[in-house]
Amino acid sequence: MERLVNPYVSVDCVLLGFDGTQLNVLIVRQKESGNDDNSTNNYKLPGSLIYMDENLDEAAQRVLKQLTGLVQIRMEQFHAFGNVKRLANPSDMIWLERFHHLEHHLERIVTIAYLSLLRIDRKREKLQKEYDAQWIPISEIPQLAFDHNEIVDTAVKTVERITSSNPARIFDLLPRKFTAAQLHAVYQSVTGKSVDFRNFHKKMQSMPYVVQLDEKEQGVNHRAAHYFKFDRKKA
Amino acid sequence: MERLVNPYVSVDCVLLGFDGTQLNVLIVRQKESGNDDNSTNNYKLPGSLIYMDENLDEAAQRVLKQLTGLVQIRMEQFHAFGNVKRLANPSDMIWLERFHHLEHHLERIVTIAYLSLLRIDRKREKLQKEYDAQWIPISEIPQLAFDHNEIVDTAVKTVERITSSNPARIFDLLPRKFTAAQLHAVYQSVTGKSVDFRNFHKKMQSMPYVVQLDEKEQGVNHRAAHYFKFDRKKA
DNA sequence: GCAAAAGTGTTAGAAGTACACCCATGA
DNA sequence: TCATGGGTGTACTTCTAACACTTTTGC
Repeated sequence: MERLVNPYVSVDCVLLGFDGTQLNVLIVRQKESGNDDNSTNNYKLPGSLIYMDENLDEAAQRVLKQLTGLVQIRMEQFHAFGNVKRLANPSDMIWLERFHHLEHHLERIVTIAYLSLLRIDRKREKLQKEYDAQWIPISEIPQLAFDHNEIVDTAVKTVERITSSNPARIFDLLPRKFTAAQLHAVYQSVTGKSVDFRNFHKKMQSMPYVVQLDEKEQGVNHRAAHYFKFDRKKA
Repeated sequence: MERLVNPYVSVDCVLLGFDGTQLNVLIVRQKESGNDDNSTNNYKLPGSLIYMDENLDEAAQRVLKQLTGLVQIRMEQFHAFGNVKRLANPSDMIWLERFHHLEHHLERIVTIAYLSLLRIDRKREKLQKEYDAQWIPISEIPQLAFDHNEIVDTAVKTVERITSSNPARIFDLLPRKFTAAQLHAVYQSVTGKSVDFRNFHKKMQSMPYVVQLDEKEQGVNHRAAHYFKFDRKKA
């Protein structure tokens, strides 16, 4: 039995990761359902209309899985976007109606936007090949469909709020093992402030949940950096 | 010409004020449209379905004005509530359909919740008489319609987030002139932490935007407290 | 040996915390 | 004169900020 689509409410997912220099966001191609052509060439956030019998959080997980294959990603709702004009671009409207095989015209959609902080890891090729999805540095984001550029902007501001109220969330953006320089870089990038590295290093060492590993970087043409890990149990 | 109602999206307004001891929330009676009887006796937050041609922020302002007469209240969106079961109570559904003169059945409503911090002032009687609206201490809130108890709980948690990221917002909750003890009380109430009064007083005096007035309390049977005001320009 | 990034310590000032007594007022 | 809440100072600790040189590694 086919599930009924709610034609007034959608979810959109902003996935942010850190590439060593800056925040990146995951975007997908605006493809049409049922065929694989690139009839439209725009990028958008992974998002879609919800089903009538589906909670918002569930919808966000489902949509993310359908459009990127990613599962078990912790996301939290951060803002609703409901401007009447957010569907002003007629080609976005047409795309939506085709994508969802809708017969009647869409009128107005309020979207609930979700945010996740996560590490950019080896799934890159799979995302690219199987889902036409890619990580883009936030400084290089092209024009996106709907009001998705605005949604990304709001998400980036929200990162600062989240990490300042809960500093441990910063480690969501880093690989399992990371160097002091990487943590320093992500910290500065997220807060937008520059911090003296020596003071930062000292503070790091006073944090019981940042533990130094024996392992070091390999094959770098300078002194190898120690790796650290985040011990969530000690946070 | 009548405006078209969007039967899938609503806004709800959580107005929080401080009564000297704790946070209070403004609730209204669940009355039916078109007559003044008290056929239902439940309380709810001021909220309603949005119109098709209306932005979310505008809808929140309109609904608040209609249900409480309050205008020019700064509100900000803080969370969307969209659980499928949030309309599980049949009498809430029936009330909604009657209130909006809807002929078809409502299926599912996502509500965007708005929050305002403001002072509880002299409008009490007007709210009570003309709108059947009243301020209730959050420790004494009765069972509300829909999922409005959950919405209030989330709002109260959001106050801490807002005031910790922008401490000046605390003054929104206080009257124009206030005593050090009042500021101390609201601070403790919002943060949930107790703070030594002497240290608090010292910190207060180091804040350029808290200015002491010549005026003092009158007619109290103890030493009269100074009044202070908040100077937003110096914040 | 040189280029490149890693790693480390001290000091001064600011901010936060703990703590107890006297003051002004009306009844 | 007493009950009630208002108002203040000091010492200690912790955090923050400013600042420059030596170490390791690969080429």
